Amino acid sequence: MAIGRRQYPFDLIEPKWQAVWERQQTFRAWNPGENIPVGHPFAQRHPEPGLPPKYYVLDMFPYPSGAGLHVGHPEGYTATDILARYRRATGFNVLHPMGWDAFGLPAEQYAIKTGQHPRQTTEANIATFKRQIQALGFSYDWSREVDTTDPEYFKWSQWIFLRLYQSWFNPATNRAESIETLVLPADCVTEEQQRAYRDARRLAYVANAPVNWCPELGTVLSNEEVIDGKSEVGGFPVVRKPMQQWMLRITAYAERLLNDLDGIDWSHSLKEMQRNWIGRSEGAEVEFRVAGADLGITVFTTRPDTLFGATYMVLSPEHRFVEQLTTPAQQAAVREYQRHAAGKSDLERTELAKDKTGVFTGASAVNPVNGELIPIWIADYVLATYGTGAIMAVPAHDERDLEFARKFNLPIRLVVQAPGGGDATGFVGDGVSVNSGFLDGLTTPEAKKAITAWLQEKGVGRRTINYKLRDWLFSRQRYWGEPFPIVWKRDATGALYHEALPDSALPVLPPKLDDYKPTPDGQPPLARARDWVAVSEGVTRETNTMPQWAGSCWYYLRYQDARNPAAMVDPAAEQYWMGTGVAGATPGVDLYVGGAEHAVLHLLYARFWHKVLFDLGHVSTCEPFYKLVNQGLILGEDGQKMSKSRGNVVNPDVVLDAYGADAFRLYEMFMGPLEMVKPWNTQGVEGVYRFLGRAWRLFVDEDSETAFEQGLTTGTASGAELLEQVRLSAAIQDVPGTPEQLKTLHACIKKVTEDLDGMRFNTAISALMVFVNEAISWEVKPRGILRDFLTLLQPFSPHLAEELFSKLAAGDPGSPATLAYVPWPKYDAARLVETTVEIAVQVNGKLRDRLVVPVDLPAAELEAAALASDKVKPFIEGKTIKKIIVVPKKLVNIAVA
RNA sequence: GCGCGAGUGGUGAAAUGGCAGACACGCCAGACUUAGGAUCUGGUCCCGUAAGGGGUGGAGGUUCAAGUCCUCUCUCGCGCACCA
Repeated sequence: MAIGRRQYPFDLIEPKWQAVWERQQTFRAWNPGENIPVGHPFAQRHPEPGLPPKYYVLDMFPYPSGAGLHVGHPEGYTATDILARYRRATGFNVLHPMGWDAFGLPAEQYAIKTGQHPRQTTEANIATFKRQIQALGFSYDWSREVDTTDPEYFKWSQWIFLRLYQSWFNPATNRAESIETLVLPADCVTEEQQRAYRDARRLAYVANAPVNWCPELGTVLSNEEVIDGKSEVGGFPVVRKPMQQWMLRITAYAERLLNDLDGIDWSHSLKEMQRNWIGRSEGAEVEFRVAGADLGITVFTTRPDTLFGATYMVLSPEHRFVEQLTTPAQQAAVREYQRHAAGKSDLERTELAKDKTGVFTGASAVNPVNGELIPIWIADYVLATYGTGAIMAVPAHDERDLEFARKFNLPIRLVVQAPGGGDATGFVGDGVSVNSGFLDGLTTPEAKKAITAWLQEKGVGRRTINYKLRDWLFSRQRYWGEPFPIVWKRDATGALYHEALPDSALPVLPPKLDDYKPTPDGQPPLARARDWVAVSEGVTRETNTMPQWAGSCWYYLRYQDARNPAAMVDPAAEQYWMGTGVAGATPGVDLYVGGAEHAVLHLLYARFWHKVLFDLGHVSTCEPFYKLVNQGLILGEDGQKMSKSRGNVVNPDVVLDAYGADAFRLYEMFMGPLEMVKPWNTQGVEGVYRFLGRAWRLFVDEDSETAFEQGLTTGTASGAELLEQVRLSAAIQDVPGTPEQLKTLHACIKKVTEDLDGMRFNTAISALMVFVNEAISWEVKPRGILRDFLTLLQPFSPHLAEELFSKLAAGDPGSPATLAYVPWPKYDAARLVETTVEIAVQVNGKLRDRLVVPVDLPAAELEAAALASDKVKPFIEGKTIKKIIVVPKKLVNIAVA
């Protein structure tokens, strides 16, 4: 070891207590109706019938990668573990689980390379992760461990998919309902028509739409998984390609996903990210007739008040009417432009964003408000996937339109006057309408209302709300994911249609394969398993699999009843842990901690599934995660993001070897506020490690420790045996604390308690340090005070706290076998009262003296004492005193002229 | 470009509008020691021998009093990004 003498024998203490906790099942969480063994420390703490209030504290479960744990993982885990332990001590029934988000690309890519089944890779990686996580002494209830790749788990992922498939969103009730409640229109008579009508409305549906195809990964990706035109995983190019895919109708929930943010305790920035992603915008749809054709083009605009300023119209190159309305003379140019736009990846489109391109179609549209003919163009600055894929261009009051109009010499007509006057070209704010007929003189909000009413009356437009949020592309061309519980059949006309498998067919297991690559003709790997695909004559299985998000969308529900073979979660367990029907209980998960990288993807998807399950009566709250906190990234020692290529990755195993789990946990929390980005510093670990050493020395007898050290080197007895022989310091005595000692203790209790409630772990730890710094110099150390200190230390550094607690309790048969359920001490305000207090004396806000006075000194006397101070006098002599401010117990400020 | 955060010692950071820098790291000095990269004691924002002065990215403002509140501005980080 390169760090000199060990501060205390953490290498013996930590495995010892981890073994005790495992043997004792110390951290089992209990469900309603469960039998709690009388000997269990929970039963001893809570002898009364019924369960105490719940506290559900959740970590974002990890993807068990081959690289093992990273120091970033335990940051959030330590924070939640501290709170879990704190809540147990304050009397809650704590649910604190862990599991594995184990489907995913790396195991599959490894399988493609080596032929090793992803199951094997996954199991090995889980074993590594579990070993590393357990070495940190987290108080997880491992009996509830989940693994998304376990058939007993993904059975229920598939089951939830079937609920989505069997439901539609009823706009009248604003919620999901069984597809059976969907009223078929009278003209839907044949079986095929009825099926088509239903299939077009299910929450899980098949669409033939342009998707993000990643040739390198051999799969499609959701919009969320594409960053700057490249795959989020691997950074490979992504192109748009029309394909038949499963979609989930998350857009139906846009409004609720947005509104329900108001009722949950998430950070402002996180809510903003979700709001931006949902992207609600209010505006109007306006229909423009195409001149000389029986065709209407609907545009979406947030500025209907500028309709008089529309001087041309733009369709996205993919718009379905482009073909029909293009004049023969323009056909070649339009086709060429479409071909060019289609060949561009999203990346190229954004890269070329600076320079607008487009082509005239030759056709014109009629502006409904004034009958004016305006040219119709196509341009790729208009997105096919947003709004209606078509816009009315108002170059005078839209930057993009202005740029385009200037490039192609299109007219610019001012219709809004800027409040400050001057040239309003390019002015996009609110002003007053001009050159706009009946809108003239109206302010922008008034004009919007007036024109919308006019459009509605004429039947050529209406008020609408548009969302950026797209439906969720839910299928992947992968092996290592949940197969869909769906088969394909042919109807009387020979057309393919899909059908759900019954719940009894679940789980649908993936087939065995020798080769995990997609088929040569581009089919998903599952298509290689011919026997698996062919269910019976004319019935074939769906060969896509679900995305990795599926398993993580609901795992927090499974933890509540992880081994239930008959249901996703038992309703009584679900209601208990989600706090339903209990006054004062938090609705949903009490605290969810994880990285900000999941701010939109996972959290939006999980909220969506939860709402569907809520509508269908399977869960009892409308939101899953009541309070959510993002832990900040831990950077390398060089202040850069940790990465293999930079060589600045800190391996937790190495830190644990050198300093132990308690020091590691403590350091991760001592670095700074949880949410903040902060660099790792190994010397900082030594600081907290030394603190733990001081805490150890506060308790143990020096001579017996020296004997222990010598025993270890001679090696005649085992380390565990020798550890038992370390005695408590003789200074620890059964005496009441002095007022001074009690003040030190109660100040520490107060600070640690308040800081834990506010999740200020770093300052809580500093309070513990202050206590030890004080107590180490006490000649007599009252046992009761040290015992209370250990209950405060326990959440942070549980192994050392348990070891010292067991020594403190040795010979006391009534003492609990673990600190985990020992009640959290309450501070006594009476112990904190001071008899004297130091008062700052300021002159004009500048500190001139400090006076020690009795706390209850009346303000007038305090004022007199301040004025009498020798240090103050020179600053007030010969000056007029304007005012004297006296803040009791704090300061006196003398304002002089 | 838009949205959201954050700027405090050599470093990580503390501070209900009330004594800026708690608690640590590092550094300096000392004690103990065969030894110290262990431990203990003291010191450590800057200028100044001191008295004193200056100081929380910058400029204003409110206040008896501002790191904290308000206005403008700069820098960095994160997110979104032709979203009509």
